[in-house]
Amino acid sequence: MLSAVKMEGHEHADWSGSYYYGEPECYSASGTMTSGLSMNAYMSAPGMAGAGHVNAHYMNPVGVGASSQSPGPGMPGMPGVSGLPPSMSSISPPPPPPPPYGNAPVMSPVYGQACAGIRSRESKPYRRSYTHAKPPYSYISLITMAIQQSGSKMLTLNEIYQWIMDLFPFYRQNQQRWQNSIRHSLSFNDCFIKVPRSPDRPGKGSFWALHPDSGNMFENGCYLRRQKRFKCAKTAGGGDQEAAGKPGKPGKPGKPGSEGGCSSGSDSPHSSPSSSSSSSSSSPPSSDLKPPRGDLLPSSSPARVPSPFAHTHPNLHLSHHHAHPLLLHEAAHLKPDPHHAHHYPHHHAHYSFNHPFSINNLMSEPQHHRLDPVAQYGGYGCPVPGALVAAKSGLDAAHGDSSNYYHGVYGRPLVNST
DNA sequence: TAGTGTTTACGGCTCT
DNA sequence: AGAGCCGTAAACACTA
Repeated sequence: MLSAVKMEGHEHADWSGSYYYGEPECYSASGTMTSGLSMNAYMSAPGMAGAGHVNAHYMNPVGVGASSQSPGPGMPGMPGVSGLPPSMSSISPPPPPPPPYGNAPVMSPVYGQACAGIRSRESKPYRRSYTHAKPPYSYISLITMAIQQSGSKMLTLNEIYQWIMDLFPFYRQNQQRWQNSIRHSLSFNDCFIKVPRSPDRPGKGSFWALHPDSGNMFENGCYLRRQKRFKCAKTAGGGDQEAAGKPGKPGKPGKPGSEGGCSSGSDSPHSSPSSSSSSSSSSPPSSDLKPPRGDLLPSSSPARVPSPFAHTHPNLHLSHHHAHPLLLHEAAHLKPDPHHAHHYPHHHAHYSFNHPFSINNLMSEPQHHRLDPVAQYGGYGCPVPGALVAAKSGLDAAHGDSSNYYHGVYGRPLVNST
């Protein structure tokens, strides 16, 4: 995962590395400027400062901020990138068209320019935008978040791409590169299951959902790195099916592993041993409509944020037409962390933890927040003094070694209120 | 043809 | 040191 951060350097070839490379990215997980105390508190909590995680300052509501300091369109090295997707721009009054995915993110973690102050330690006169710095989330995390926040709890590949790009300007660059990685992640990781399209919704590609048993991947709600790689528990042969593959997943013919090991393999239609593409033709139940995802989501949704598009978003239809059987069991299969579930009974079992890098912080911000100028602007720079302080110290420690960035976050499990 | 999906391979990094 | 996770590249197959 570290790579998530370190890899940034790879982008050099494509765009001026001066933008972020070698510089501490400034992300703030604080999704809440107004109420997002969770983050603020977190950031200022003892132990946080030294943690170094701070590199991560996901600043807030994005949508909002971009306007104040955002380089705006034409950002050097970011041709064509306005910094914020229309849907994320709080400034634009008219309700943006609903994104392709389910619930539109109410807020974006896009680290707006924030943290300019942090750089002060280097006495750099200019203000650099971190808007396009690479998010600290792994692709698996991003995919998980995207799927989780969708109303139907399943998205097509393209919708996942869009979600990521909408939230993270960084990913508007070198799309071929990261999208390949996304596809790889989807195929390679057992935690993602492919749900064939139903005949009534023809299109390219299948839907991707989270394996019902993958709930523990990101314990504590920290999306930086999985605590443990999810593997299909049930293996035909029993045993742990090594992380090496996706036994349970429909793979290429002849591919070992299609022995149907994972639970999803046996009880899920989409896991039929058909090739990825052929699966569409054999998708049995996908056509069977399952109860609206709402049945499970509301209570299980990490963000549980009423989506402004809830009534109109096209994807919502999917919830009626594509809910995968597996998903129907999701609630039952959730593996809530006993501790967290206990402390956060109101949150989704999977992501109950209000970790700074939790999807909760990214997606649960009430929409009004991003519309609130005060909140918006407050979030731009280094909104939270405490956070900044923590960030600074963290940066100092981490500077030169982005790996430190993660330490406090996942390397050393934050014990946060648990 | 472009998009999607699967695999394999490799290297970097962290943790044990 | 080894295991495991992750990111990236690339080849290949299939489908809309």
